[in-house]
Amino acid sequence: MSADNTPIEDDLPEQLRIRREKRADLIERGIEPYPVSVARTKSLKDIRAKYGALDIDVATGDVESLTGRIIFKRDTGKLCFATLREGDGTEIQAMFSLDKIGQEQLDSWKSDIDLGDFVSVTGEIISSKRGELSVLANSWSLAAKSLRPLPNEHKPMSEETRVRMRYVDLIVRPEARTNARLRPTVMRSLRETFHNRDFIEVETPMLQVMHGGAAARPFKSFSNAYDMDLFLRIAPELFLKRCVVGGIERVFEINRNFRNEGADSSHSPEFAMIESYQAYGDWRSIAELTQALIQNAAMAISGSHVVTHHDGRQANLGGTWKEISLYEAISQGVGETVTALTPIEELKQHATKVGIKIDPKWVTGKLAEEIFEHVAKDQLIEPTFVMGFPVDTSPLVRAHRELPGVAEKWDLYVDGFELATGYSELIDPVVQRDRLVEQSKLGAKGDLEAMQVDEDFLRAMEFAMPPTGGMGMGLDRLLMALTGLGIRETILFPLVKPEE
RNA sequence: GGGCCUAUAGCUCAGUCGGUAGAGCAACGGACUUUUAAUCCGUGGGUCGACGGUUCGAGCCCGUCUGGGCCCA
Repeated sequence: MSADNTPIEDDLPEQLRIRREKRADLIERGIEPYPVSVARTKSLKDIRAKYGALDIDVATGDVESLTGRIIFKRDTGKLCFATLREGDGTEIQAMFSLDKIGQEQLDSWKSDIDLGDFVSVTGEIISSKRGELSVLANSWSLAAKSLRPLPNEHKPMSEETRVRMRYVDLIVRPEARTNARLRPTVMRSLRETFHNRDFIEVETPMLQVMHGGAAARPFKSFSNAYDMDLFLRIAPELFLKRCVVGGIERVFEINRNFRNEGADSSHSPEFAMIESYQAYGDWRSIAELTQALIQNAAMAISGSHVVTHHDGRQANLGGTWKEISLYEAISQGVGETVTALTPIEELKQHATKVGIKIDPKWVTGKLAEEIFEHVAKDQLIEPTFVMGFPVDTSPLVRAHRELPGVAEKWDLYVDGFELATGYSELIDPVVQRDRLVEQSKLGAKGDLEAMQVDEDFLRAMEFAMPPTGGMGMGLDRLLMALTGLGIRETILFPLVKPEE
């Protein structure tokens, strides 16, 4: 379609207009600025691997066709240099001399080709007099014309530009290229760890008739075909439990959840989550699994259990991680014994004493969790399982086998934030129904995060689910904990508001 | 939700006391057969986020809005 030459708008910024004029001029001269294919015999990586150790000023006699984006261009009189870069950042120098390519091709190289263009260069693989591995062109051709100038390579782009134009960020910033490859490395490691333990990966619905499995506000949508409201899922939990009922005894899913809540440096409206359920396991077996998943992932990206946190601090995630009891930590923090049976009025006094602003909507357990977070934060830097959460904020968790009012639930803290949570799952369908009915009453009273009574889920539970341990972990947060990056760096294309 | 900072050339940023806008890279023209952010000579490029106000005069002061960042809740 590029043969049809549309007029160029005259109100464009100078550099954009000039490049559009170059494109039009190429077409007029019968040169295709976007050819269907160009010569390419090897990747730049192949060339680097094969000839990386050449001495200075060596001619190999080998002719190859190489492609890349022009990232530097140094035009001199009769010998020109350019640096080609391919996707992973590998670079090779290309050289264009008058005696090899002739006056016409040299002039065209200087005037038609810009920084950012893709080209194919065919020539001998040599090392220059300065020792730079190069392709000395016998011929070259344009592979794709860039109509926009690249940003200054030597000044970092502003954070906003990096996020809005990640494609440019990936071209110019090595860390962006590295970061983009961290996530798939971690994903592969997680899947390997699961696979080695005979866990089966499933995909459960993202569009749901009824959302559930977590305390969060959903995104609402509408199906024209079914003429009904649908919700983007907030968690896969209730479907993964249906899998366990059906006999997929070790199951996991790595996929996106959507929560219609605030966005900040550790929350994104859409985020990736790992959930896993293990029949005949419990909160302790699933804690061991979680520790293995994270330690193997650390090994996969940094080759050891030592990782760098957001403030540059190094931390060793190896070994067996610390456990603390939620209520013991609260008791130490407030200087008095607090249990799950401590009356709410007493908790309110403690909360006020330590300086917490109390939300009147908080239930007893929520108040205890708030006090915990307030008094125990500094104990949570090294990986720590916080054991035994209040039962009234854990409607999908079974009661602790000994402690009244406590659920067999832990939260894993790494680098001061909540990274994962794990349960001994509630499997008694009658108790589960009571809990969900209780939740729906909170919902009726205006709690927008309360769960609903999911009759199909309860029917599944009534067919009996074996004793099960389950866990959930935020993938973005895992990457943050393993790399020290902000959430907008771990997500390739985070949501940004439109520019105009 | 509250507070603070911020928006100027393609990119990154200066812009003093309110007096018609500056740099580096990039671009354009020229020189250069071993450059590495090449160098040298020359040139062009701006709705100063938007709207309103104060003023003889606003990039700068005031207000509102929009985008972005940081801190707090």
